[in-house]
Amino acid sequence: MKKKITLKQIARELDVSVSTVSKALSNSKEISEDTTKKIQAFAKLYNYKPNNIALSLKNRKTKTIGILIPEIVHHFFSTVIRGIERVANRRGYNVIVGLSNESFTKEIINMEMLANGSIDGFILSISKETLLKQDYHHFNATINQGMPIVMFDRVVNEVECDKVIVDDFNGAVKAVKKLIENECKNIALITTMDYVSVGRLRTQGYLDALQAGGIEADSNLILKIDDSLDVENHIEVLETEIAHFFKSNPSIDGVFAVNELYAVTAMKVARKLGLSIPDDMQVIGFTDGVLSKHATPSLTTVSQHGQKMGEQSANLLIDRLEAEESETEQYFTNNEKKRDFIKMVIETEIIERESTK
Amino acid sequence: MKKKITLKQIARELDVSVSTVSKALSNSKEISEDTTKKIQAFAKLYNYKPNNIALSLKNRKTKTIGILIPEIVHHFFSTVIRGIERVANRRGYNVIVGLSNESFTKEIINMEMLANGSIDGFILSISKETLLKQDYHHFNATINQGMPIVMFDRVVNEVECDKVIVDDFNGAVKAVKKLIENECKNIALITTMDYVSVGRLRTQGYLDALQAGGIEADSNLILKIDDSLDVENHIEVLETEIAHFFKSNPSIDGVFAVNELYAVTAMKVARKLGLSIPDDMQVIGFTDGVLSKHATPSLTTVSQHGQKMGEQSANLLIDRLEAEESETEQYFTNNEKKRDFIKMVIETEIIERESTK
DNA sequence: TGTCAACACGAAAACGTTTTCGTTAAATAT
DNA sequence: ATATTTAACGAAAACGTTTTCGTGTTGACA
Repeated sequence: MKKKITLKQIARELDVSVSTVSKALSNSKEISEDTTKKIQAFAKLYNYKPNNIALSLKNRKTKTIGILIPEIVHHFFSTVIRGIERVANRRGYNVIVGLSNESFTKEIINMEMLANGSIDGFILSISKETLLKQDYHHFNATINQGMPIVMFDRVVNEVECDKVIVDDFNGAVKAVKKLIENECKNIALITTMDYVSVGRLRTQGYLDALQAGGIEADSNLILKIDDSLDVENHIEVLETEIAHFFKSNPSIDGVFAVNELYAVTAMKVARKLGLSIPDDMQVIGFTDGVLSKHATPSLTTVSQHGQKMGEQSANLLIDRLEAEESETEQYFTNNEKKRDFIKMVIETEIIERESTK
Repeated sequence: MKKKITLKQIARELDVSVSTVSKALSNSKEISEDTTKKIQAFAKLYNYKPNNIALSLKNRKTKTIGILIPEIVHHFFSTVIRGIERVANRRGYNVIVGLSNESFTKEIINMEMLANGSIDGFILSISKETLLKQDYHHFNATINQGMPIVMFDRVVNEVECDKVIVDDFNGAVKAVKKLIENECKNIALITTMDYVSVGRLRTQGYLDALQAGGIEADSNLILKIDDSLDVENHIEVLETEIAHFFKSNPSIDGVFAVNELYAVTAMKVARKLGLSIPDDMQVIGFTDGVLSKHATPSLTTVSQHGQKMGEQSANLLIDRLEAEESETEQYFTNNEKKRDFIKMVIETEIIERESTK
């Protein structure tokens, strides 16, 4: 078992000093051509690679970014990670992920675990419990310690940082408009509780689109699902709620759901009730994931562009990190151009499939 | 902006030495009660937390495990990550993830990037390209450098390390047996190319189960999909292949597919061809993911227990890491009990849903 | 009063780098 | 021949910890 070799060992073997080895490997012209060749050959032979941890300590940066998300078994979030990893990798960074599991406490623990030097900055999406509590002190605390944060999707005004969001409001508007154009007269909304900001925005879009279309909103046509308990394991509850909803409102001929699970479940329930999709009822969901693509009928959705969100987030974060860097270098200049915080909005579009006419 | 405080700063402020601060914070009885109180109070006030990187360098271990998988937007893999993160977190470890994107080169680059001190060990699943090339030198190289690896799902005999796999063979046997019991006479197999070991094992299970059931295997009833190009974006190709397959073999009344996407697509195609599921054709897939659960009709599957695989993998790795640790401590004893490599097999079970009778 | 243990703390090394600042010897300039 | 530059290298500090090994002061004891 050949343990990884260090500068010190190379130095000892070749009977030179550590500094000489280091310089030779970086092709410093302080070192003679002969010794440089010799050292480089030896290093190559033993497959020397500088130790990342030592570099991190010396440079006071880890070239690692921390991702903190509520859940990973989730098409949208994993898509975002893919996007982050893509640009991180391209720009020489690693990613370390923490899962909050929608829990306030786990979110804090994870942040503290990572904020102690392990990473250079965060990309995160807020957990439901945190949104419910409206307690954002941990975010502000880490920002105050000089660690930049980029928030995506579930963001909040109370924290000042770069943000990447999807245009939830307009996405919803587009979806509902489409249903109106397709001559739906009684358009229902299936949404979550209000505290998740994206749900609120999508609801607002629904209402505005109705008004713009000259349709009066009917609160009976809005179904709010309590997703505090994870829905994945309570499909039956979801199904019965929707079934009851449809039965009490037989006039419904169009449904806009704020996520694809609700939409697909709605289709399933509708068909059990003998309704044909899209003939008797048209359905549009938010978030374009696997379910939408492979459901029968396949689901018309508002695309959420998770990967793009991830890429943008990573670019924002790394840009800021590297700006900081050159900023401290030019500390003597009065070049105090702290970049303002950016709120990047990703446009949505409707992907038409079989669940609409 | 309050940057994180260090031992040195505390020492300077309180006019003691760094060593005193360190000892006081770890409640060493070398330090008087008075100064201990004072230092701890100060540390708490400034929210001192030891720097992880410095600790890593000193202890020569990072308390971080590296995950290297082919793809993250994938229900099975993300489930595994969730499992790993769960026990890693519980046992005081972080996880850093790299994606190979099914590419040999990216797999190597990622490994080298992480193997230089960033992590204590790997949990990984081999990329398709690597399996195709059958070039495993990078795995053996990192193992030789003293970095333990745990492989899951896509494993290979050529590398000596701990492994966690699902009982692919028996899973397939169970599925096909079930179809036979349900009186299917012409059972088709939809599988991948042979080089992915799991596909091969599942195929073998299919063949064995047929034989055990007294049914002669018919090579016409086996459809091999070339998944070298990612299927997600070539659904149409997949659909037409399956449609052609079904049309040329109208006798098929049962289908076993080696993943859920193939299974769900098969159902979709069958229905387009006017077949009713499960009456005219029964379908069972491998891997219990979102699609299986939410398809209509919902799909009977062989569960793959991704989360459990992740948990077991993490436990195996951490056990080995901590065994190594105590081993080097007791270096003077002749206690050379290197644990043998373990191959852990997770049992599968059939989850019955609507696609079978 | 002199010896020794206990107490409370500091100095320094170590982890693996990079970089600044010597230092020595040879080469060049005066 | 002397002064000065240059080439080639080493020593040491620094990043933030922990830990081993002093070291000085106090008090007890003979």
